[in-house]
Amino acid sequence: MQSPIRNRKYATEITPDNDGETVCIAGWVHEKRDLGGVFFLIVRDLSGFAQVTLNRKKTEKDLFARVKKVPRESVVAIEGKVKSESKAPNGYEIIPERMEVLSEASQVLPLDTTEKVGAELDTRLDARFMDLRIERTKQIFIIRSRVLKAIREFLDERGFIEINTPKIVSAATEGGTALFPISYFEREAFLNQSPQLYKQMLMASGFDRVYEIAPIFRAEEHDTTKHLNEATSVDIEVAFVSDKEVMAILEELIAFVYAKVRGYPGLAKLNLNLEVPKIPFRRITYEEAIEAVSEAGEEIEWGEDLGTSAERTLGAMIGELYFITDWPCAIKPFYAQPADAEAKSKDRDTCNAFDLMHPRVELASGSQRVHSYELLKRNIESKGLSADSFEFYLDTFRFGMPPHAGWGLGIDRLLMSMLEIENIREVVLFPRDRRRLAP
RNA sequence: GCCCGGGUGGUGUAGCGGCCUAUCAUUGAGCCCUGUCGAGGCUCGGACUCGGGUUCAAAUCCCGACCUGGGCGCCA
Repeated sequence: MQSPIRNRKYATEITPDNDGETVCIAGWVHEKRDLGGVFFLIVRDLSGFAQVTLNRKKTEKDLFARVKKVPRESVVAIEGKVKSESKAPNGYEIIPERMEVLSEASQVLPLDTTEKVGAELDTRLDARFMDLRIERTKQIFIIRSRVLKAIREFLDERGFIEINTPKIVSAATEGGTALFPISYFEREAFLNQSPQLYKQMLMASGFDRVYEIAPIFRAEEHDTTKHLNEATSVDIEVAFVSDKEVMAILEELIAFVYAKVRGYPGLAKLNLNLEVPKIPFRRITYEEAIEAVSEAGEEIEWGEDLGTSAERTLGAMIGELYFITDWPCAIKPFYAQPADAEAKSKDRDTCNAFDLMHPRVELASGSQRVHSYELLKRNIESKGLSADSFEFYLDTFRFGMPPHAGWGLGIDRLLMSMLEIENIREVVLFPRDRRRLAP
């Protein structure tokens, strides 16, 4: 055929009603079943599978021989007649007239795309391009795309402006996590750990509501199923509101995303009963959280951060998405707004910060922000950081900065928790961790 | 970074001092078979991570390196 992919049809676009029509399909050779007199070639494309049937007596000899020997996972284009056939998988089969091998696959394959024999995650990630040909893996990333679309749809409808902030930054860090140094510049430069400072600076622009969906970089030497050195976060920042309003946006967004994913037919491939969480989510204070964990036998002092096992204990007790609020200032960043004197319980220094928790993993954290220049400067210094290196950030607070609040949500974690996937690497195309820089 | 597991054909595994010329499945090559959809049957090919040590004897025990799974810390 002169143009092997002329009028290409997807496998699921063809139905028994097309009986007698000539069609062209293109895709990968998924399986071959040789029964002697009859030969089945299963071609896989984005939509699904099509069965190509050859009869030794009826099919032209050369074509029969070529189809028989095309290696699995080769890319082929096949032109033939649709035949309605109740014995065929989709109710139809294709009687081929021509086959073009567009790319012949080498043998043997690094993975089994028919899923007869499983493969470990590490093996799958080494051959990710082929792993993505497996139905389940493919659906995870289609769902990921839909999640991202849903987030944009939700935020766009609410008047948010999508922004892009720099990923190459100077020394200033929010503290906590370590940064990746970059050697190109003639002074210190790093990959950004989050868009935090930049999205806050934009609050002084009058944009009022901004969001960014972008990579974040953490140079942590952690080695777990829920950490990566490069992750994707959705960050929002909203002017003239407090933590309460952005918490409401967050829970509505989560419910919206779940609802969108729930309606997606490909979800069936993941064998999952996805329920849209009810809003509002439960809210417990930090104080209630440490009390509950302590009662369960794991003593936590006020002011200590919640460790992995504490998170799990809480998750098991609550069993659904929940917020932890009113954190001690000491374990939240300098930009978290301290609670008003009258709102404080027992004279403890708490701030208007919150974490959104899934029973298995922390998903998001946010807060009302400090918008007073003097307080922010004091906070930075009291955390042992240098106000000088934050000048570019602090300056924006001197010329008219509205009160504001925001949060950052880990997309990868949202996806893994929603889809009940154990390892975060499964929901990232090419995950980056301590050991993996390729592919 | 710390603490526990584990590295056996392409893939997933069994074996854990001599019975290993290493099991099984799948894949690959070939043959038989006209309705498969995890097709079936037969034949063949293909592996003990690397280096050192213990022992008459090492896939098997010990040490080191590398890779890897999990837990913790830290974090989103």
